[in-house]
Amino acid sequence: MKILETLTKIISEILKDLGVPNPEVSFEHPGELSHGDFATNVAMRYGKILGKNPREIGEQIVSQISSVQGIEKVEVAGPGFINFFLSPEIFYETISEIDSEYGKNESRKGDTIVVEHSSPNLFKPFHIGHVMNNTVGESIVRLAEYSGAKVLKISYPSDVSLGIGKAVWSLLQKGEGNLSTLETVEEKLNFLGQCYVDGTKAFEESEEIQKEIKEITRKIYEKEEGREFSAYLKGKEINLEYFLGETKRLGSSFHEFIFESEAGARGREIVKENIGTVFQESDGAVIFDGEARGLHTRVFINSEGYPTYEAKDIGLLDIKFSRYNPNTSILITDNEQSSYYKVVLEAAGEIKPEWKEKTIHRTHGRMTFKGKKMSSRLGGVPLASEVLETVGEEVKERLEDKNDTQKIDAISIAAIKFSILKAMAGKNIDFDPETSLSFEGDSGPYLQYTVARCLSIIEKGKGMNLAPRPQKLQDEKVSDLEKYLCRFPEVVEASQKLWEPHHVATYLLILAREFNSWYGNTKILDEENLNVSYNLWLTQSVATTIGNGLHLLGIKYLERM
RNA sequence: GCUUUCGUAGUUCAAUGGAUAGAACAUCGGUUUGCGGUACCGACGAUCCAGGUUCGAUUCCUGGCGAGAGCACCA
Repeated sequence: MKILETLTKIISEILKDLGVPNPEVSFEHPGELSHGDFATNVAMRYGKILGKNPREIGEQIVSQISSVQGIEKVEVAGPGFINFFLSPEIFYETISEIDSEYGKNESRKGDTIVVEHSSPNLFKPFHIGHVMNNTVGESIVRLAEYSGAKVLKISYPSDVSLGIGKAVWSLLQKGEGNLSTLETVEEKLNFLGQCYVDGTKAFEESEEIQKEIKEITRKIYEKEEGREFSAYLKGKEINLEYFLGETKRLGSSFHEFIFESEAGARGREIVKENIGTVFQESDGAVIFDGEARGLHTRVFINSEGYPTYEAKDIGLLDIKFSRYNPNTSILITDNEQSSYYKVVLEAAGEIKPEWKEKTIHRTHGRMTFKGKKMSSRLGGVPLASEVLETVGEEVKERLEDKNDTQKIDAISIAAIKFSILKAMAGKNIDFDPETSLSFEGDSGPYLQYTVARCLSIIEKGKGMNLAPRPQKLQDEKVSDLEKYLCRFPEVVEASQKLWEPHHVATYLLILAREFNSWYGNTKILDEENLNVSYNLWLTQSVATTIGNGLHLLGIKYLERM
């Protein structure tokens, strides 16, 4: 808000006059609205330096500031806080300007931000861990888009590995021709999934097969033409189609894939070029001596000459930076990889400082399930589709129209995504599809419900010939709802700065609660009320704000529930 | 063992170093024949322990205790 700049300037001057050389003035929202709209702690902060009682300093500042335009009241409170109460016009002005763009800013205008997330392991199913990753990643993408930056969405599929060699081996045993007899992507995928399982089993069984699989893996690495490579390509294509389908269902799309095979080749070259400076040889492998730098040592090229994940990540960095020249490159992974990335980024920084400086690594935790046991086709981690199905069953029970699969999906996804995003990223999530924890109270469906309620009221108003208008005709105290409504842009900015979506989630809950509470003791569609049109405007603004906030979380709102 | 993340009501989560630590779920009690009760109002209930820094600590530092994760050719 502009007024804060004015206040900062004035208070800095006053403090300088009092004898503080370089005063830092900051504002915060008091925990309670009754304490004012903003507060500053400078009086307490500089009380000791000046050898004065904080309240005394506060009074001095207050006496010089009470005439500033836009400030209705200033007072010293508690141990020495200076509380500012803004004039109603400031709030009304903000509210009157709320439209579908509300919350967007231009803090990163002109910048390019690359976000890499949802990187799949081809030939392996899309499981709940990918949902976690996708949820956090997509939200960060949207926060970035709200900052005015050019955002490039990248996924980095793992398309070469021993595991894939195993699957291809089994595919060849069964006959790759079988694939074309299957019709849907799902059937094909199930078939490939079975290949993966069988191949893994076979690998354990005989040394002969191990040899064959390693040979196939080598051919895939080297892109050696032949039956193996073309069977692999077929499988890769099906898996990518599957991946795009799963992520689309969750609300994501991508600009480009960067494949691990591509990054691996590039990474190997770069690592080799830097042997002796950044990397060193040890036991036939090429390593980065992390221990010398307080981290841990990792292998970048193994003794067989293949790039490990580490080298591939170096190659990936090179591709990202040379191709897109981003100001910021964000990547999202499981938090198990945080110390791994520290090592990789340390090494990367020694090769090219900007690779480290411009990269931001955000992590997510794991999801565990309470109550209902999640079934899993492959044992272990449940698949995304299985989780959605289980949650969908719960949603169905609460819905009148049990055949609206799109709606069921939207609500299920809202329940899951919100559970992930309301907590700080990096934490493990305990998701419980059975209790109301995921549907009532602090939940995605609660927010969807609130929007639907708002839209329903507006619709009904139309029928009564009442339209939303931003002018308030009758003077009333500025309500808590109105005040919170005005905070959305600053919440978005804080989330963008930290790349932490949960601030948006927390805020939306407060706003929805304020609205529902206001709804509880205000009859909105009351023709007798002079402010009826304004109240409708407020209702519409709440719907818009929550709708935009949900968008930032990658969640769809619904017209009706 | 070393490194790292974390420890807040019975449970799941909040709290740029600030005022009386906020919500939700669960439990208990309510909601004026009113625009969507998946809602609203109320009650009960918490900072792991010990020091330190600070005007002020859930937050920062040190040391314990406890949980998860990572530590050489897997991805």
